[in-house]
Amino acid sequence: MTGEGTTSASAGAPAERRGRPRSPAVDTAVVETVLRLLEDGVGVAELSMERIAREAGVGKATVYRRWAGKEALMLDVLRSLDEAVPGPAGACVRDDLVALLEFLRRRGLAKRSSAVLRTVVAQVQARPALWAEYHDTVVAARREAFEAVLRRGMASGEIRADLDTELLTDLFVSPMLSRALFHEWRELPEGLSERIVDTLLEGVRPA
Amino acid sequence: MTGEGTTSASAGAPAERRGRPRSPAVDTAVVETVLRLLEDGVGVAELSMERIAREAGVGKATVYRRWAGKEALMLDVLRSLDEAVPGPAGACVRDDLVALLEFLRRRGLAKRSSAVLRTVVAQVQARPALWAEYHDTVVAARREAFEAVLRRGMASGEIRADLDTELLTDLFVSPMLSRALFHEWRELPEGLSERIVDTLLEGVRPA
Amino acid sequence: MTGEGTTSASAGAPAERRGRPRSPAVDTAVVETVLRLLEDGVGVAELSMERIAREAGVGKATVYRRWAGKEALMLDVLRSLDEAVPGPAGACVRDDLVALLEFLRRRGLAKRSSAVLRTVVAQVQARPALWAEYHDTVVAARREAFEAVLRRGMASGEIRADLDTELLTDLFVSPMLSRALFHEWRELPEGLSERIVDTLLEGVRPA
Amino acid sequence: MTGEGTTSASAGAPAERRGRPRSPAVDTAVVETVLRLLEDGVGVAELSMERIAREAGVGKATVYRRWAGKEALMLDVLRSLDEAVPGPAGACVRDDLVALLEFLRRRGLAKRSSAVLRTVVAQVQARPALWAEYHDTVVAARREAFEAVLRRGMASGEIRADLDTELLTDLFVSPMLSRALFHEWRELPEGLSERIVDTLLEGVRPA
DNA sequence: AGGTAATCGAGACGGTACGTCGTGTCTTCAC
DNA sequence: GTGAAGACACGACGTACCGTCTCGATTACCT
Repeated sequence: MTGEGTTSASAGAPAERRGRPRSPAVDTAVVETVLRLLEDGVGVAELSMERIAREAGVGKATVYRRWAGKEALMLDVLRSLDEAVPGPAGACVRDDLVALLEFLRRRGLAKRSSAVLRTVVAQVQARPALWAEYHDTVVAARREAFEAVLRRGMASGEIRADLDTELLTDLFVSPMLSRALFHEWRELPEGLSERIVDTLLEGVRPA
Repeated sequence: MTGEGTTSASAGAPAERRGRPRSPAVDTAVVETVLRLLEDGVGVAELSMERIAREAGVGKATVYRRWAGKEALMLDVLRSLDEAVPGPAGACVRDDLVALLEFLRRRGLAKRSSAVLRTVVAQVQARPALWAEYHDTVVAARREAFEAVLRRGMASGEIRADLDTELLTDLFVSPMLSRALFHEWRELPEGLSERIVDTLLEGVRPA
Repeated sequence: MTGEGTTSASAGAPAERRGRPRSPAVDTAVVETVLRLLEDGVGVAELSMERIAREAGVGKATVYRRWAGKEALMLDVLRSLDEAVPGPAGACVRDDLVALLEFLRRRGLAKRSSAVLRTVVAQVQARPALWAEYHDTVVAARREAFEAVLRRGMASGEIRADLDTELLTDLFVSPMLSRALFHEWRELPEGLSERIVDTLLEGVRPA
Repeated sequence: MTGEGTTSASAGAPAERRGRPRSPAVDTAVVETVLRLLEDGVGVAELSMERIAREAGVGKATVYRRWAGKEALMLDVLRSLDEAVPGPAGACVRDDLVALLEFLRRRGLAKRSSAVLRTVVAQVQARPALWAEYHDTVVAARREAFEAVLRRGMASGEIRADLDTELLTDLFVSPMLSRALFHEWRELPEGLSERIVDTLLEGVRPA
């Protein structure tokens, strides 16, 4: 968990707060409750604000004081699951790419994450700001990690230099992503990362 | 468009119909109304069964007589947008693959389609039967078209024969799919199909 | 049972009927079904036209072809329970009055009858024609029987001649009637008729 | 008017109130709306909870939070029309009885009251608890007033002491009651109270 | 015998209301 | 001012019933 951030601006101004300060326990309790419910197999559709507040033992108004709605809350839940991507530690670019995909498979697209992610996807065109928020804080970092590895590979001659790193990132990431979105109920299999990376590196046309 | 299909079993038995038959005009009116509303920018979230029935000039019970819920209806809407994929017409396998991706870009992932598709994605784990239904009737046909072309390429020596066609299909399709899901608000650019196919064919490693 | 009468005008004109004639079995089946349901303790509120038709094994439209609505049907049900009041058979006017009240207690206000009667009462101001119909065909005959006895008593000197027979009828009948309407769930007790008649005859003021 | 009472237990315990208290304005608004609609000639049958809530500018759930259903609401409406019966003020028992009947004629059975009363009658066997509630809070008080006068008359020798006050009350009240129920559309005529009382006092048999 | 026509059971149809639930706001008291 | 609690107006949910309307099948009269 990395803190809420969405509403509590934590900006430079002291903001002159008065009265009783907000209990950080509430933030924790709410997010944890959502995760627990998801873990228990409660679909995101059955997750009403009403129920979340009730099960968290928290007033509904208190929830709305922190998050603008269910989607904003879900975003913070998703962010609370975020972890720093591993730095480049492999001997070669191929190993770094595999490591990044493995991280995605094991952490970023685990059962809980993709359940929440699906809700966020469903809101893409209805609430663009929401998706932008998620993209800037979570997705961008992961993509940047990919692109850094790819640029390094281009410099070292391990990757063709005439290709767009953005498109390449899509080629590497999206097969795993769409599998997670469309049939996550079965775990992503081991070895998938290696097969994707190697196939992309070698190409599909016979040598 | 292949008709509704969900309820009309199209089985062999004459089914001994009694009472007033269901009006096909209702099926049409409802699906058309949903499409019109989506076209008008009404988000899928604002699409209540109540409103659909009201705007279609149809009783709510009549809608529920045909579809078990909003998701089932959306599925049929999605199916109504389905078109037969183009047969292999290109000179080479590369051209056929590009044609299939182009079809996906222009038809299968147009604004309307991907709006509904996002709803289906959001329901994947909540109602697996729904997704299975959609997969079997729409997705499977498209994937089969891809795999047929790939098998043909393997036979003719244009595609490496040591690869899994299922994984290959994912590699070709998912970059476009995830772009449509995550930022459909900007149209998928021209030339994307060719870039994906060619990059995959050649491989990312320098020759 | 005295026949439906409400809709089948049975007027003088031959009315030139063509096509399949209405099955008298339907009238019977419907009315009997209502009575059976009432007998089974089904409240009049739960008696929907839908359910009546279903349980009678009859099409809904067929029911509506005969009766304009639930109230009209109930009226016919009530009429089917009607019986001819006993003629004056007693030795004196007092005995005739008791006999009439006893008839009312045992027949006219039995459990079934008063259940239906309550429905009709509830419709008094909403559908005055309905009540008028019931009054003219059933109530009037009973009141006339009372008034005839009273007039005979006035002639013979057994009843004060300076009173209005209409008011007198109310005085005799309404105590039993309102008991039946307001707490029919307990049977009207034996001996009630005699107590009412004798108290009214003697008067409440000490002799 | 004695307040709602159905839900407000008025018990001894302070009941530890939490959360926002119920707005008394809602109770008022709803009951007033029902009365207004009845006044406007809207039949009790057309009075749906939906419509009542809509016209009262109140949420449907708010109505159901206070009353279990239409019947319970109607009961409170009926109770809101209740007034304290006049105390014994006449010179003699005969005058007190006339006064009580006059009160019933002018207040208790006015147009509005008997419209609602008919609904209650229709619900008697379906919901006995409802009737019991109404009987205990409204009817009992009125009957008790009658019986008190009658007992006083018995003590003073103005009324025969060998009669059951309960039956006597029925004899006095029910003629007016059943007239109100069966043909309220015409107002109960002036002088009716006196005629009923005097006839009952003198008796029907010639002196 | 064949035609015409109103009937039958069945059930779809557009509506309206039911009673419940969720949304986001508000109002109370306690801290 | 924040906390839990819960009332509030609003609107959607999925079901039931209303009274009307097709369906194919039946059942009489009238050629």
